[in-house]
Formats: sequence, C-alpha cells, structure tokens
Amino acid sequence: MFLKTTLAEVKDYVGQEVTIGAWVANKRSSGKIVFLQLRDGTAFIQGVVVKNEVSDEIFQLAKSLTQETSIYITGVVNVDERSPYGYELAVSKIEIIHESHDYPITPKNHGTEFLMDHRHLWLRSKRQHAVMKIRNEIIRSTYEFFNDRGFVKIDPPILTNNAPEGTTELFHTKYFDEDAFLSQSGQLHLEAAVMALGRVFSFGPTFRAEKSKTRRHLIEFWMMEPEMAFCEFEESLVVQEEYVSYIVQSVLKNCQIELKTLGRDTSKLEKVQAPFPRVHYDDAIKFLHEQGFDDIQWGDDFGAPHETAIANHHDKPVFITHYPKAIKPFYMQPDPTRDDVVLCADLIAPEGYGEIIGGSERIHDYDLLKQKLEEFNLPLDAYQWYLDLRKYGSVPHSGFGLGLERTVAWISGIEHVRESIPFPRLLNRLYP
RNA sequence: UCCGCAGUAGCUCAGUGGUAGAGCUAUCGGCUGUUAACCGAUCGGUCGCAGGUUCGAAUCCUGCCUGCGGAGCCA
Repeated sequence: MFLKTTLAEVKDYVGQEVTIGAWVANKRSSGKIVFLQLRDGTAFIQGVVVKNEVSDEIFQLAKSLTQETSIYITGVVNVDERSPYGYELAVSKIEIIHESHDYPITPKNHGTEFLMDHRHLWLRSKRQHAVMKIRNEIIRSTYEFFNDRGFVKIDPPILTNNAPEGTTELFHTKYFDEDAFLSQSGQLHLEAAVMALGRVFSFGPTFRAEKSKTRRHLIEFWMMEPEMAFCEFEESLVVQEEYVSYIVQSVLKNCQIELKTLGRDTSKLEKVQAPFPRVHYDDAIKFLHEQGFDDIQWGDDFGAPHETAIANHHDKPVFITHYPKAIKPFYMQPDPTRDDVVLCADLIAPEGYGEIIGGSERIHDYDLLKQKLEEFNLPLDAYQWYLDLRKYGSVPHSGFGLGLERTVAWISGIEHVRESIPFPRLLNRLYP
C-alpha cells in the first residue's frame, strides 16, 4: 500500500471496513443518529453513526465532535441512494486526532472580506476545493497538450531588467546595486529559447503593479506562454483554439463532480470546440456601432462592456484580430497588406469573462525591430540580446499568453478571479 | 486615480433623534435519514476612529480610516 485509503477510494471498498483520516466538515444529529459530513481533501462523504449499533462511548463522542476536528474514522462502506455521493460510511469507531474549537467559518453566510481574511481556512470549503481541483486539471491538461505536441517547458527569469509591455506599471526591486523588476511576461526570453528548442512553453507567475480593482484582475497571476518558431500568425490561432478546446474538454471529462458542486452550466462548455470565430478589428468596431455603442471609434482599445458585447454574440470564445498598431506593443509584426494594423489576436471568453489570451506574430526583421524600439523610446542597450535574435538566423515566430486565473474563473463559472488562485494578491491584500 | 455604496455581537444583518435587536456560531437540553437540518434555553456589544450639534446621537453634521462594486489599464 502506498498511503492510507482515502474517501475518494471508498467506492472500491463497498461492504468492507476501512479506516480513514478525515476532518469533520459539518454535523447533524438527532437523538439516536448522527450524520458526520466528512472531508479528507480527496472527497466529501457522509458518515452515519447509529446509537444502537455502536457503544455509548462512540455515540457520545460522535455527538460532541466539533467543526474541523481531525479524526481517524472506521466503518463499513455502503451504497446508499439517500446519500448525495452514492456512498456512505456506517461508522463503528472514531479516534480524535486533534479537537478544533470555534472554527471561524460557520455553515451560514459570510462576507467576502471575512472569507478573504480567512483564506487559509476558506480553501477547505467544498466550493473552494472544487475550484482548486479545476485549476489543477487545467494545469495538468496544459502540460499534456504541449508535451504531446513536442513543446519543451522553459522557465524564463522572474527578476528582469526590461519591460516587455513598456507601458504598464512594474514591481520595482533592488538587484544588489542595480534596479530590477518582477517579470510581467516571459515572452522576450521565450523568444530566445524558441530559437534553441523550436517549440517552447512556460508556466509561471507574473506581476503587474496596476491599480486595477475589478473581478478580472490580480496583482500576481499565472500565465501559460507558448512560443513557436517557423510559425506565422494564422498557424498560431489554430494552436490557440485547439489548446483552449482541449483544456475545456479535459475539465468536462475529469471534473464532473466539481462542476456540479459549483452549479456550472456545462452545456455552455460543451460547445467550446475548435474552430473559434475570428472577427477583424475593423468589423468589431462596425459591429459595436450597429449595437449602439457610440463611445468607441477606430483606433480605440476595447473596454470591458465592448468585449462582453462581442463575446455575447457568440457561444464560443472569439478571436478579435488585427488591432491598430498604435495600441499594441512594439514587438508585433505589421500586417503585410496594410501598415496601420498588426498581426495579433485577443481571445475573448464567453459569458463576460473577458480576454483570456493575447498573442501575436513577432517582428523578425532586425531593422524594423530596431526602428520600433526607437519609436517606443526603449533603451537599445537593454534590448541588445533581443535584437541579436534577429541577427543570427532570424525566423518568423509567433506566441501567445493565456491568463490562468481568468480561464479558471470562466470554466468554473465563478464571479471573481480572487477565488481562482489559492492566495490572491489584490490591490489591498497581501495576507494571508 | 475617478464614480457609487457600506462599516452595529465571532459571522450575516435590522434599527433614521428617546432602555442595543434578530438569525447563525458556541454551550446545554430534545428529536432515528439529516442535506446551510430542525425545536427550546443560555452566553454574547467601545454601534469603524476623532471631533461637533442636541436635554438626549448607532441615527444629524465635519474630517479621517478601512472594505466592497464599477471605470480606466491589462491576461
């Protein structure tokens, strides 16, 4: 045996006696029967203690158990259709490991502020447990998807001396006598790695010191960033739609219980199959004008209401492509057919969850990239290594970044990204 | 940074000028299939902080602090 039996495994032990380490999530009792809502991290299953089937001592102990007390519990596994999980434990023995008193998160309502202050305990709840399992399935299926397709996982540095997006605010720190910044994207270093390994992806934390305070923003969030050599813009879009379809279908396949716990409408997720619609920026502006938006014109970036209006018109994620070059970063390849837009696309999730992917073909011409760096007033010496990549056998290459927490929030159907990461860093929250 | 809302028991909230309230939690008792179980009792308060108006302020006024929702920015 590798480890002790878990609640998730009881279905393999029907009719047999098992001993399981668990916590008492909740308890209901009447004079002669006690229902223990048990959790052990793998599943939530009910234990039933019947007065005339156990010793007086065990029955009194069961009645006195408090919320979150840890126990070893022994009993026979039964199939029972009255139980929400299909199985329950006919308890014969209980051994207390550690008694819990005054657990702050009671079975009734709590406000977000209180729950966030107790995030270290809130994670134990059924709903948060389900979200973390879905997050894990998205990460697991991401590794599977890219490994199966010959991508090499590469870890770009977190401490950097440059600013890929240029405009957004960075976390500043000291690097001995130099200035350093926490990474807000691994992209530039991935472009170097892709010239060594052909197809690469990274998965790591990124940091944005923005004063953003919405349900879609975190200060510290995790990003999946694939980068592909000899890959043009349209080919990258195919990878993106195949990838997003893959993780959604993986969650549907492997997280049925969790999706049910969260009350997710899975019929909407079932429709998420490649290909996804592509909307040219020009047509997106035209569409918004038809919908009555008079607060946006060609050349503006979309706000949240605009993205939502476009997303709601489709039942799959939708690409918005070919944005004006003036509102996009310096490294994006211009459209060869017209000079005012670049070969980029944002993928907007359905149901108002906003942008989950931003990607583009990268400039691979040395002179053009140098000219762009100058136009954006970026220091050439700090970007010398990046320019080098266009000096020694430059090739067309494309990549994108998927925001993990927005993806988790969308697939889970939860309101706010703060519940999609174990310990969210928000504008006013660094604790716990 | 801007706009809007809120802060009263451990938690969720009611109380809009005259004795500080309810439900939940906890504790005790009751109940043999509960699903946020239910029923009865007990415990529980610097009404965010500072100042002001008033015979009297949780309530009205001023300032501050904290949080929430949204915007901008972005994934």
